[in-house]
Amino acid sequence: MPTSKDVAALAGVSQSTVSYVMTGKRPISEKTRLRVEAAIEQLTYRPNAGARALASRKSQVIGLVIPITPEVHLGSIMEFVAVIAATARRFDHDVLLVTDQEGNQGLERVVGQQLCDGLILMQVQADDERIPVVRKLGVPVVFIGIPNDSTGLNCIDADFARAGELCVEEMAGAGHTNGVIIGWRPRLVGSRLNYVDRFLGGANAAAERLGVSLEHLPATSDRRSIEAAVDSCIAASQGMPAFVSPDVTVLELLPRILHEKGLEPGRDASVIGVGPVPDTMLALEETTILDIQPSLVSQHAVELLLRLMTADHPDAGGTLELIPPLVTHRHGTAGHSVPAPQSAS
Amino acid sequence: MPTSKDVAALAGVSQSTVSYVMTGKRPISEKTRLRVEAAIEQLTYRPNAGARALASRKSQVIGLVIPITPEVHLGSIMEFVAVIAATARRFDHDVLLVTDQEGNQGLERVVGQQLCDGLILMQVQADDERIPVVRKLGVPVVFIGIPNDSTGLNCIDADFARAGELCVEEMAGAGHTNGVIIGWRPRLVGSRLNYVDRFLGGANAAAERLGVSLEHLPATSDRRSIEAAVDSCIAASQGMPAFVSPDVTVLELLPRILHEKGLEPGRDASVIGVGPVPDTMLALEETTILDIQPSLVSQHAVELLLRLMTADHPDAGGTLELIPPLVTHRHGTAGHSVPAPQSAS
DNA sequence: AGTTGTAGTCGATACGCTTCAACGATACGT
DNA sequence: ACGTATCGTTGAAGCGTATCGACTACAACT
Repeated sequence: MPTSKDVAALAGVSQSTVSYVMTGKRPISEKTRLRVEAAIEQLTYRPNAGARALASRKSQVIGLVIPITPEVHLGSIMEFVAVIAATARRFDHDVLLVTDQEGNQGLERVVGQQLCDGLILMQVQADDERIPVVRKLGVPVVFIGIPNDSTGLNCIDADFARAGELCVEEMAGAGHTNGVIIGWRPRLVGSRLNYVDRFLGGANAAAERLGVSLEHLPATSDRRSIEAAVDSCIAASQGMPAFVSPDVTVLELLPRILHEKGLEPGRDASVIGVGPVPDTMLALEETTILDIQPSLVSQHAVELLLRLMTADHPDAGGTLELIPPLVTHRHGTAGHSVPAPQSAS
Repeated sequence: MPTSKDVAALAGVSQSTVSYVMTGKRPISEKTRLRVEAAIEQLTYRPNAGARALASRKSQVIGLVIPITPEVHLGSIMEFVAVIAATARRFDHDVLLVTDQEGNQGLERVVGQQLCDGLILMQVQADDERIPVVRKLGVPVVFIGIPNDSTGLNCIDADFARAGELCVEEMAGAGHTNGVIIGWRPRLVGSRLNYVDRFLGGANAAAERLGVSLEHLPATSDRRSIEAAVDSCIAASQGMPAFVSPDVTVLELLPRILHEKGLEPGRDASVIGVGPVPDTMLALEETTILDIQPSLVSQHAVELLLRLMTADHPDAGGTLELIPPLVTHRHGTAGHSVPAPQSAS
């Protein structure tokens, strides 16, 4: 492996000049810069990461702490991971994977070893145990998820409250007076992963404000109980029911059930899907979709972290960034027939 | 951050002694070792990764190259990623994420910068473009997947050929003369991701050997075409049809369809599921399952890589390791009624 | 003319660790 | 008693980079 010394020799300059060419921290004449760059090219020189980290006290690596709990859908996590890695690269950083099963020790380890200059924590819980540790970690940390007490922390997440609100506004706008939210996993309701609660909170507030009566049913992939819910909603809504669900299976079933009962989604009934949007969901023609935009959340998380990392001042107050959901009307909501994507403000 | 010099001062020894205590590369007396360990504990000393890498020329990091292509189910990839990260930690290594979209440049970069001492490549294709680059990379590399020409390479994967064979053996053993394989994504058949072909190859060979007539249908989540397939199989098999599928949706549908036609899986018919086994699949009581064991593959990949990394000799011939599928009979196959897990030899 | 400033380069040092050669001390064999 | 291994420890020499201070040359002001 060639070193910067080899490059210097070949270019006929000192080693420090090579360094300044690479970092651009001192002015270098056009002439010598070209000579050095040619030498770098010719030797395919790449700066040794360890040496660079040692001397500069920056590793150019961000640590990504991933959850291992079976609570969460692996595919969704992977979407975050992939986008975070790709975004980090765009800013000349790499990503080190840290699994949750190492717990707080893992955080202290990677920071203590100076393996990375900053951390992104996924799947942050309302009363996350990692928070006290993070507070005195000494490197910038970005949370994906919103804990109860986020003062002084840097948090980012999809705006689930706004999503809930939007769902109800969609309903009300289409003339519904009655809606059913169906399909959040019961385990998650009221759990330490508070995004479901944030969603329900937003939905309930909007329902009260707009005079929509809202019912909430836990998840079930059982067709009969879904049908029962449909029936009761039809009865209560005088034949104009509206449904919201994060569950792909439920979303697939609903239009069929409605058709069988002589109702047509987009005319007499509304079906709204919420969540990360896999391909399967895009196939649901009769469903209005609220995309939670995980990739946008990931991207902003990286950008926020990098901003914190380059800030000389130790971070002041903390940050709270909520990414608004992206609404796509696709025949799903009564009264809307144009399948054009449309961003929520 | 305390350094090893601080530890040495506190323990009253030289800095090199601290190093030898950490690495164990020289004998140290019980007495001073305890003193040093106490000092380490007291200062919560952690060796600086960059300095260590620089001096020892080992980063204790393995690079994991993940595919970004939408071809592959993100959840499956994540399972590999999580297990690889966890296994690496068990052997005191960390994992650096490298996305495929950097291409060959990415491989050369992380190795050139000496960010990692070895690589695991996922999603290896039959004629993978990365192979020529890997051959002269200078660090050990383990492939997950089997390219056409694997000479001199270290490959590991689930034994899909054996899985195909086992499926047909299950059928034949249960007295079926007729089977349908249904549900591989058509895009993947004959594609550069050759595991589907390996599976079909094994299945066809076994079918010929055992006198089973085998049909192959591409994936479809459309209920009608599945029903048609069922009908034709019933007709051809004199009322004893057998089915194999990697698709959860298909596997959920099949028992229902069979029941409607008066056939009971486990008695008159057989349903066999193949693939990585998500929770949803475990709920399929009437299905025999061939688990492809992604986590075992991942684990062995890490162990193989670490073995290669510690071997002083540059790796000789290469390795080809196939992980046999794990068969679980669960009322799925006609003639078997005991739901006991059972390993394939 | 002298002073000040700036662009461009170099030499030397520090970063925190591993590792080698070398040393004293202790045990062993004859 | 002597040489000869072995154990336990040390000091010093790197590993490859970033960065600081210093130096030169030359332009731009007084």
